[in-house]
Amino acid sequence: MTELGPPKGRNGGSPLGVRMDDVAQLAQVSRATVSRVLMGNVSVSAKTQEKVNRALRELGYVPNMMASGLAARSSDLVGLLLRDPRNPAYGLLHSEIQNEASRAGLQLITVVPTVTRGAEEELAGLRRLLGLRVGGLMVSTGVIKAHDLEPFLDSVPVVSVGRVEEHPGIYGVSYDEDTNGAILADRVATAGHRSVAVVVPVFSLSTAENRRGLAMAAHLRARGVEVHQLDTDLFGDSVDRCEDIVRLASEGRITAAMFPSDTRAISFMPYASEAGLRIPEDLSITGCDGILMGSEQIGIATLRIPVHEVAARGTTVMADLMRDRGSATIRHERFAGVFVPGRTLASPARVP
Amino acid sequence: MTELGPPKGRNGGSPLGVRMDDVAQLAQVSRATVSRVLMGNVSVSAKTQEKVNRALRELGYVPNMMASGLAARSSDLVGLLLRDPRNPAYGLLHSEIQNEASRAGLQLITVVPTVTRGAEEELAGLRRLLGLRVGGLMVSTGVIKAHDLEPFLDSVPVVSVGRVEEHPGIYGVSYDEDTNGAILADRVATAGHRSVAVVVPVFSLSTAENRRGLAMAAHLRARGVEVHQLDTDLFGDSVDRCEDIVRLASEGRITAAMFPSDTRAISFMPYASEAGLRIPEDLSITGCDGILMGSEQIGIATLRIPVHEVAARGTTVMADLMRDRGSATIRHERFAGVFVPGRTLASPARVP
DNA sequence: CTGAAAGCGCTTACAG
DNA sequence: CTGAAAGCGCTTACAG
Repeated sequence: MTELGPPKGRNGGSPLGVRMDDVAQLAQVSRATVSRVLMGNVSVSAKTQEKVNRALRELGYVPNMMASGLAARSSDLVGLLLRDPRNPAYGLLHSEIQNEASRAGLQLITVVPTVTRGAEEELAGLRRLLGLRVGGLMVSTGVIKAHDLEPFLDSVPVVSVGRVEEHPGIYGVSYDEDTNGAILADRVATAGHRSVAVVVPVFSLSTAENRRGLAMAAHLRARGVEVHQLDTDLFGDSVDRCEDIVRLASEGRITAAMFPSDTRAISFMPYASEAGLRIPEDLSITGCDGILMGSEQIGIATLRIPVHEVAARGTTVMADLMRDRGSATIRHERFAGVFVPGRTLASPARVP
Repeated sequence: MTELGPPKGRNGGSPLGVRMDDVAQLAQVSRATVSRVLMGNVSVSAKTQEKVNRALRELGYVPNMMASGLAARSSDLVGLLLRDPRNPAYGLLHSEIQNEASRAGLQLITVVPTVTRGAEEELAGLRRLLGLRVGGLMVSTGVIKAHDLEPFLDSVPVVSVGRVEEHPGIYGVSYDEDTNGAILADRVATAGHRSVAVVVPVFSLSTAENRRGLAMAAHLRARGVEVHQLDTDLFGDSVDRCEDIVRLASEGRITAAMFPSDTRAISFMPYASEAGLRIPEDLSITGCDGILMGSEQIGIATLRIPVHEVAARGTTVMADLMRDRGSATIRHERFAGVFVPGRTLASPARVP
């Protein structure tokens, strides 16, 4: 007969040292039974459950996921590959995905690719998650390309969230930057502006900002507005082209400037005031994102990207896919944002 | 004799399906040998290594960390418990820790506590990391208290980074908010301000902002400056007390306002301009953080918190602790930031 | 330098 | 409803 009294884990009672066997002994049942009540879904008599739960609590048992994952050959762990935590848009996305995941009963672990090192190094994060044999992969970084994921597509469901996805094997949930740009452009055109500067970062710098900018320019033109497209390829230098805008405005050649991000728009403001340009009397400006803390106080006219919707939808899809791989035909969904009025956009006082 | 030719994993050649045995067969060595070259540190003949590496590459083998972790009873996985990804300071910290970890050869996985749900739920993230049997734990959230970590302290090294730590069993690397506040206060006093408003959020709202604010006020007073301490306990409402500041300034009762964060300072600016207060002519303002994108363009006088230093030091300590548990006596280190001059701070034009 | 074998802590048919 | 036992994919003494 087994000894009574609380059996100690080999680590002298430290919770991480207690194994399922210890729990089983304390509860006087088999290891299999402990496992069953832990799984929660199988039939165990009420009184046995009670015994086991008491033992579980008493010992502070923390299941070893390495062992359970290995034995079960599956896991409810979802890996999130996150692009750049410094970017507020990704920070918010991260937070929202965590909330949704917890609601959906998924265990989220996040990994960030180290971009500062060699090309090989960039994939280390992916391999870490794959090595953990996560049950699902959410990708929100352009650093990992569809090509890198291809070999694993039939072993693990992948949904890319917040980045444009075109691969037929990867479910995509992202922002509709074309519509976003169009929405903003419509507002500016409707306000009566007939000549507008649009800042457009190169594609390689930021896919999202590039698409937004191009969409703004295109829709402005479609409405008969004259567009001064200001391309920029200066990485990390959000104030590139600010002098050009100041000059155009001072010369009365534009009445509005559209920026592909709030950060850029806000960064421009000191330039304007230094040049004596009043906003919006002399120049209207618009941003894009709507997620910066305090941006409402600044009162910038912008568009709020639907981070919550994208996170929620992406996580739901992930949960469905993990439950049943065939449950969803792969689609590429896009969500448009909502215009946020602000003090910085008004009708032009004079015609250029 | 084993069959020659590329053996397929059971998943029909999908990389995640190939096991170490498959690699061993292809390379015509034992599983133990494959494991040895993977570990990298033991003696394997050059030609054997060559064979194994070829097989590894050919099959696209991704080691199963569940299995290796279980067998090795240890792991070079480091778990990071991150407070709030939406907060730029934590986003930057996350990014820096990742960089340092990769440099130190540590595998970082991050978990975010879900704060939106019940108290039990908050600890889910911790249990996830513990369940994974991480080799080390970096904690940068106040949601998890020292008390929650206590039971695990002798099983896994814990360093708390970016949050004040007082527990004698937990290594702490954080910001020296007292000195930060003092540095800013000295600048303001030195500029000649004799009556200053200081916004102080309650402790429960933000430990860091509370300490900064109190330190500012204390050091101002120590220098004989009159302090209007404006307490605030409005969560998430960074503009609380802005009207009070505008009024005090308009009445000529203060010449400067100190905010415990850049976000708060920036949020105040529209209030000032609406009220016709010029900055810094009518009112100087200072923030704190120095990490907001675009804050340099705004030109706010602030203090840059040493995120990189804290991340680097915290990660180094973690690496040392994982290498040898006794290598470091537990300490609580603090790093002060550096003043960042800006357009918003000048000497007062008139004396109140 | 290399291999056979035990064992890590679980889950899950398979019996009963 | 419950237990004995096989097995998940690795690592690591132990021999040689």
